[in-house]
Amino acid sequence: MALMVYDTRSREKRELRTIEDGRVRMYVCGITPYTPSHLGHARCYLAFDVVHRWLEASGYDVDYVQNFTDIDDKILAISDAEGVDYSEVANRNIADFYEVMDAMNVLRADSYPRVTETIPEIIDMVSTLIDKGHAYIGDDGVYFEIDTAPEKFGQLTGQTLEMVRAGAGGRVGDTGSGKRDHRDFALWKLAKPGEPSWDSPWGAGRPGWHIECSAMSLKHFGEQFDIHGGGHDLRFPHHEAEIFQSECCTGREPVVGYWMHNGFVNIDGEKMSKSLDNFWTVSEAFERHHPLSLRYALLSVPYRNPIDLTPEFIADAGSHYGRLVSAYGASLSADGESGADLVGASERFTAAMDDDFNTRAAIIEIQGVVSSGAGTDVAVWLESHAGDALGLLPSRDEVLATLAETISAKEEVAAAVEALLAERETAREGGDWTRADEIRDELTTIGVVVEDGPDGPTWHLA
RNA sequence: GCACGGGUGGCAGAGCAGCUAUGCAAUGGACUGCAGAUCCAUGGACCCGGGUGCAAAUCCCGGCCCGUGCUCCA
Repeated sequence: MALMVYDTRSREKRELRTIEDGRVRMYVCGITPYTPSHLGHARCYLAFDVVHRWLEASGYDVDYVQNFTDIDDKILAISDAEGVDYSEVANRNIADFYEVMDAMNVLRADSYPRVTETIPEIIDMVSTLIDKGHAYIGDDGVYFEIDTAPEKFGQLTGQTLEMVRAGAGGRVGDTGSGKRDHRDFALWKLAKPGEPSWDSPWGAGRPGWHIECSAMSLKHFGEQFDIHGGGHDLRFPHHEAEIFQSECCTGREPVVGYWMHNGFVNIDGEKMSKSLDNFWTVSEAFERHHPLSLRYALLSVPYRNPIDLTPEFIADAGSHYGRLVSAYGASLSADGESGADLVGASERFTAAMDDDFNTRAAIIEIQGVVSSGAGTDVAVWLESHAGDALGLLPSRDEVLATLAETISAKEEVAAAVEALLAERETAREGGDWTRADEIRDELTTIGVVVEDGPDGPTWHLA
């Protein structure tokens, strides 16, 4: 079956056909590093990590580019407040980004270009747009003139020029004093006194928000590429602005084959936001949840749907994750095969992922295999599906090490536990349930779980 | 207000005209002194109101609700 990808522009799932056979050029809008990464970022980059992994599993050579917007108003606001250079703010939040994404098994993209390293290409592109009559120089910067390509408007959101004129009318005054029309957007912003700036033909300044992505994708991929991803909120104006810039600059369309947008994260049914005080950074979330258990939760819903992270939802994902890892551990130490129907599971897993990366359905197949029993075949299956494709497994070495630790921890207390259990068995044989339960409670408090089976009691560490 | 997406059992999520998934949870049973684990089984849904069909969760119309966007938020 073919790999189907939902494209925001055509509003349908379409079979993936790339510009070059066997190769996918994928660009995903990266973060503006003015704060540590939050759960919304995690969801986005996890979603595209799965896209990345599955495309590779499907035999594509993926060229994955993700930018950092390392100069921006909000970064400047923070650097001003702290009295440090903007690059310090950007760098520490980029370091945080790498740290938390690595912990969640997010594979690195092939390239992480920064705005501040792409200035010459941006200036070239703005110059071309001016030369071609699509941009003009205003009092405070260079602007793209929407009216020079009105037919490109609304490709991702269905809005018309008139609608935006009506809707945003009240807010025009706030921004861009040099604009001829409020729908025009900045390509180059002239620096205010004291702001970091780069020289340009139009004066010292810095790039507008949208132009970087057009310049970077052109630089890395050329005039057209296959997949452009980002958060749902970026469709307008950011991604529509990119269509204007790229296509008007090169004259080639469409610049992007498939536009992919991930849904948002809610906390307890409400939008996650700083003002609602339910805002979680990823590293805060790590204090309560294992990074991969969080990954499990965030992949439990298909990427386009909104996801509501209630405590129950996260706890559920946590217990599934625990089961997955112990099933993997048990399978690594198993001697024989489980005899489970792994062929059927593989087929359904592939069908799920081929259907616009439906991780929910794919995870259900994993859960099925997890509960089918341990076996060497299961270990291999889990490694390729839960591990390689979805990134949900810790490394084999890590799992084996944990297993070894557990065994040695068990050995340390084994003698004491066995003695208590023997005493408990005596009590049970004599019908002294009070004493038997007392011993079991004692063991529970020291972290030992006792389970009575048909062949007598077994125990393990909690 | 306008645009786009969505409203399916307790939760997540397929299906997108007939065969009424699936996973977790729940319930019942087996096993247990009890608990747990395990096994077997079961019930339960299609936002509301109209319409078109032999047949609608699925198509059409009208509501309602939720999310996102409408100038720099993934």
